[in-house]
This record gives sequence, C-alpha cells and structure tokens, in this order.
Amino acid sequence: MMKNNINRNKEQRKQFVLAHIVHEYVSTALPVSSMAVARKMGGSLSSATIRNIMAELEEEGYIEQPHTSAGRVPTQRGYRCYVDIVRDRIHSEKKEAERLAAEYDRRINTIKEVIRKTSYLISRELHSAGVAMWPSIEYLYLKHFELVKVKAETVLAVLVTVTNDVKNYIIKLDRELGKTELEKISNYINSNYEMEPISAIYDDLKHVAEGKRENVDKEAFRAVKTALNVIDTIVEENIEDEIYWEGLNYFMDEPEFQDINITRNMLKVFSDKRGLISMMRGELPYEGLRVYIGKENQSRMLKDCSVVTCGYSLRGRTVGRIGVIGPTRMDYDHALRTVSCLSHLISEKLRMINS
Amino acid sequence: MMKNNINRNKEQRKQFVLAHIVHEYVSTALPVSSMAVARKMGGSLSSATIRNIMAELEEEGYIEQPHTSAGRVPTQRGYRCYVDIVRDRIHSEKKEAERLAAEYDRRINTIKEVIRKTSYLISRELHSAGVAMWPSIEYLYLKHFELVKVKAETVLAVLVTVTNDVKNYIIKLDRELGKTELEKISNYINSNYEMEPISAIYDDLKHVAEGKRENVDKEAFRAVKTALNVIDTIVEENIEDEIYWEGLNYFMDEPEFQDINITRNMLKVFSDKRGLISMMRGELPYEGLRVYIGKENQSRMLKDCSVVTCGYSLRGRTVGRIGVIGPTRMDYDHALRTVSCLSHLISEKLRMINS
DNA sequence: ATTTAGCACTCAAGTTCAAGGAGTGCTAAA
DNA sequence: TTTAGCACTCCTTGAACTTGAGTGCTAAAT
Repeated sequence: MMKNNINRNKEQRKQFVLAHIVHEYVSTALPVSSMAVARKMGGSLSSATIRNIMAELEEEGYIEQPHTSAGRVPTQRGYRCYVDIVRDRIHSEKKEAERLAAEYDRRINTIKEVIRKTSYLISRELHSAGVAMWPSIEYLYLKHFELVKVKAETVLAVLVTVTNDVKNYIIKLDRELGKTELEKISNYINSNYEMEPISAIYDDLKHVAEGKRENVDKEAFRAVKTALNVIDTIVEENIEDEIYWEGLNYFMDEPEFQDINITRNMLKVFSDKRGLISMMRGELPYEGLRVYIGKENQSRMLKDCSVVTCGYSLRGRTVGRIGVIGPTRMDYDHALRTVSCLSHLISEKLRMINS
Repeated sequence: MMKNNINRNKEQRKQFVLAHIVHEYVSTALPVSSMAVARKMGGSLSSATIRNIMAELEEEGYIEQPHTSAGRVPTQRGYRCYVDIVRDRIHSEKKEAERLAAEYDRRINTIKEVIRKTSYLISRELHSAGVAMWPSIEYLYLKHFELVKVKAETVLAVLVTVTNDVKNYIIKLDRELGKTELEKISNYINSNYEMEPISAIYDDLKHVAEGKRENVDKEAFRAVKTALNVIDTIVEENIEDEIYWEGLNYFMDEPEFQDINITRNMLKVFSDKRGLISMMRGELPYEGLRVYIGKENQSRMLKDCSVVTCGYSLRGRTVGRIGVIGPTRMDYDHALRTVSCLSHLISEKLRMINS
C-alpha cells in the first residue's frame, strides 16, 4: 500500500519533469538541461536528481538527446503523453473566450466570412497556419433551388442553403431545355426537398432515377435525371472552395523551418488543396478535438508538423472542422484551447445566422 | 562612317556577351566565368577577349563580381537591359501556343475555371508562382440582377454578369422590404441597366441618388438608394476573391530561397492578398506585358523577386491581369512568352464563353 | 533508500591555418 | 585588336585544436 503510493508519486514527478521539458523546449527550441528543469521546479530537487529522472524518461522513450553532451528534447511520444494529459484539463479561460467571441463582428453574416475570420484568428493567436473547412455542402439543408436559362444548352443553377450559403454553377446540358421544363425541375426539387440535406436529396433522386420508386411519370423521371446531374456537378465543382487557410508567413519565424526541406514539405502540403481537404474530411465524423503529432499524420509531408483540429456543428450535426497546422514543437496547451474555443464560437455563430 | 559601324558591332557583341551571361546564370545560379562564355559563343573569341568585354560591362553596371576571383553575375540593370532586348523579339512559338491552347478544355466555361487553370499553367510552365486576377467586377456587364427575400431584413442579392460569373451576397437592410418592393428594385435595375458595366451602373445610380436626375418618383428614389447600397456591398465583399495563385512550392527549388529571409518575404507577399490585389490593380490600365525586376517593384518584400504580368481583355477592354512571380534570376524569355501567350488565350476563351 | 556534490568524459560549435583551385587583371607578344 | 601567359586574389575545404555546456557515474550525505 505504502509502496504503491510512493510509486504513484514517482510517476507523477516524472510527468511533471516531462511537462517542464516540453514547456521549456516549446518556448526556446533548445535542448533542455537538467539544470534548467531544476531551476524551473523551484530548486526543490538538484540537477543530479533531475538527471536520474531524465535518464528514466529517456529509457522509456519520452525524451531524447540530440547528442551525448546535450540537453533533452521531447520525442513524439513525449509530446503525445503531454497532450494526453493536458487534453483533459483544458478549461477555456473565460477572459480568452470572451476576447475571441468579441472578434466575431455582428456584421459577419455568411459562412464565408465566419470561415475566413476564424482561420485568421487561429493563425494570429497561434502564430501558425489556421485552416478552416466549409460545411461540406452535402450536409447543408436546401432552402431554394433555381435553374436559369442562359443560352441554348447552358443553364445556371443556383442552390441556396439554409445557412445563406449560395452555390452556383453553369452547366452545359446535353440537350436544350425550355424555360417551362426548367421551371418544372426547379419546382420538383423545391416542393419535394425543401429543408432536406443535399446529400439526402442526392440519394433520393438517385433512388428515383434508378427506377426504384413507383408512381413517377415520365416527365418527372427525365427531370430527376437532369437534376441529379446538376447537383452532382455543383457538389463536385465546389470541392476546391471547401477549404481556406491563412498565416503561412508565420512558419518562417520558427527555427525548424530554417531547414529547407521541412519548409518545402510544408509548402507542398498547402499547395495541394485536394489533399488538405481530404485530410480534413477524413476527420469529419469525429466531433471533438483531434491531435496528430509528427509522423502520426497520414501525409509524410507533415512528419515534422502537428495538426490540431476540432469540429463545429450545425443543427446538432458536425458539418465542418477548423484547425491549426504548425511545427511539432507547438504550444499544444494553447492550441487545444484556442481551436476548441473557436469551434464552439463558430457553431454558435452559425446558429445565429441560421435562426 | 566606318568607325561608326565598328562601334555598332562592338556594342552588339557586348549585348551578346551579356545575353550569354544572363542565360548561363539563369540556368546554373553560379557566377559565370569568361571561359564559360567563350565556350558558349563557339570559340570564336578567347576567354581573354571576353574578359575585356566583361570588364567593360562591369564598369557600365550590367554585371558584377561577388568577389575578386569569381565569375560575373548579372545586376538588376543587366537583367533590365536583357529584358528590353528580348521583349521586342518574343514571337510566340506556334507549337508552344498550340500546346497551351489545348490545355483549355472545352468543359471550362466559367471565368473561375479559366483563372484557376491559367495560374496553374503559369506555375507549371515556369516553375514559379502563377498569379491571376479576376476581371474586376466593375468592368463586367450586367446580365441579370435579383433580390431574394430571406427573412425580415435579410436579402440575398444575386448578380449575374455576361461572363456567367455569379456574385451573390447576403445583405442586412436597415428596414424591412416587402417582396413586391424587392421585385421593383430588381426590375428597375434589370430594365435600366442590362448589358451595362457594373461601374457605369454604380455611377449612374449614384447620380440619381444624389438627386441630379429629374423625373424620378419617390418610390424609385428609395429603390435606387437600396440598390446602390447592395451593389456597393457586393463589389466590396468580392475584392478578396479577386486574385488567385498557385505554385508556391516551386520557390523552394530555387537556390536563392535557401536564404530564409528571402523566403519569409515571399511568403509575406502571398499572405497579404489585399496587397497583391492592389499591385495587380495598379497595372490594370496597361494592357501589354509589364516586367518589374527586383527593386523596381513597389513592395520592398519583392526586392529579390521579379514580376511579369500581362493584361487580358473582354470586349476590347483590359479587365484583368495574369502573371508570374519568381526569383530575379528568372528565365525572362520563357516567362514573357508564356504570360503573353496565356493572356491572349484567356481573352479568346472569355470571348467564347461570352458569345 | 534517496538525494546530491564532485568530477571525468563527450561532443557540437567555433576558430585558426594551410592547401587547393577557379577565375581574374595585366603585360607583352602575335 | 586579339590572345597566350602568368601572377595574384580570395573563396572553399578540411584538418587540428579549443571551448563549454551538459551528461553519467561514483561516492558521500541525508
């Protein structure tokens, strides 16, 4: 019993030392010496004792030495451990939350503006790249659908969602359609699917198009096929707009990006919009905070970076994510707090826009 | 007379040597020695003679030595001279032009796609950042204007241009307007200003709003004020979307960007969308090729970069610009050819979309 | 049983020095 | 006017050495 207690104390002390090393390293980017930790811990233990603890931590793979006579640096595992501890304790500081909330001006009343503002805020607060994903159009609810004839076989489709998001696309049809015919299609969609999520509309239309539904007259059947084509195109063509980021310039201030290869990789990641989008999309099902450290990332390009993301929701459903991409040596505490706080603010803001 | 001829020959030879130095340096990024130039010129002159010529070129400020025992590097003035010579001679190579033309797929039928494709092509062809500016909305012609009531004081304005470009924006009005009232405004705009450039519409509306026009009834007067507000907002809110760029990742392949400060400056330039936009906008009045070398750029951030831009037109009017931003050590010949060629292709493509 | 002082040891980073070499400028001959 | 020849410059490279921060181990102290 007694022994157990002592062991727990020892474990706690070890975590404490690790936390100090992470802290120190995050702010200085220099290997942390036993002396530095001892000082930081208030002199209750000598550097020699710290050295013993550090030796253990190293053996367990939480920290490492760049070379024999250097201080210690957290390993990926070390960061992971630190994050797992910190994660449960993040309590959004009231002052900070209020300060951030105040940034969302009353004049901001489209998703676009919310998304931009948010990635700006993330990058400004964390001095890293702020990334924000739009609500995936499939998850948004239809408010209004309209087809406007532009010329012979060219049609402008306008799709307004309940979030006041307007997607439009010019479509070339394979045959000419009259004005009345177009109206029929619009009416069909509007009357049958108002307030339905786009993905559900798509699925249902597909169902009809495949002839699995009865009581559908021939005209409607043709209309459905065209509508299906239109929605498919709109969704596809808006994918590239689905992500927004800001703050690339901050990267150069971090010493790890002196290494040209790391910087190159980082730029490659941001040049590949599709890749970024699929990365964010892959996380969509999870609503809470997600942290990927270094090689935990799918993309090898991100092996020297960490990604912290959090979902935001609309009508109780997670529809998008925001996050930060920065060096592995990141202030995770601050990052987790900020990203989490901002995602709640977005959800709230969307609710307001939407009400 | 004879003397004059000889002098002209000498001048020509000097330019020739300069051109060779520029060529060589652009491809290797290493100072160019007299031997290298002699070899490149086919051995008609010895390295010693080249050295004499190089000494003259240096005295005149076209080239310089990083240090006493090194080869020569073109100065900004040298590049400028080279560009001025090359510029008159760019004859778009037929094969290249056809190859590029083929890239514009038939399915591309909105400005957005044209702009994206173009900046992608620029970056791919020149291995630098491709930048493309949208036609400034003020210069586009109105096809259709529509106000849709969303809720009490919120209105969705949709503005379709003849280029099938659709701009929309959610506007909060200071008072509630009925459906019929909104229709009146839309009708007013559509019937009075169809096929007019947005800027002209704006100016004219302003004229009316300031009471300088007679025979306008009270209702119309109020409608005009609202419409003015709406158009103003749309133009303002779309500014940030006015530019698009691609290919930042290529920068890291160039040796000059090993210097962290140069890279930092470059990233700062691209992080400041507004700045980039105003840079491109400033050049709008000129329709042809424009080249800024190093410190010739307004922005100090671009002191180690060169910018080559060219305007594209719609209905005989220059409405936008495309260009490339890369290191001062740029293949100007290729850049001028490509940017010029692509801008012609855009104009043509826009004409097709527009017809 | 822990903690700590003391000390020898290690290794990156910086400094100095010399050798090597690419490229020039100048001179005198072609 | 061009060119061969040669001395000169100064960057680059690498070896040898110095410095200093930080460690690991041992033996003493708590």
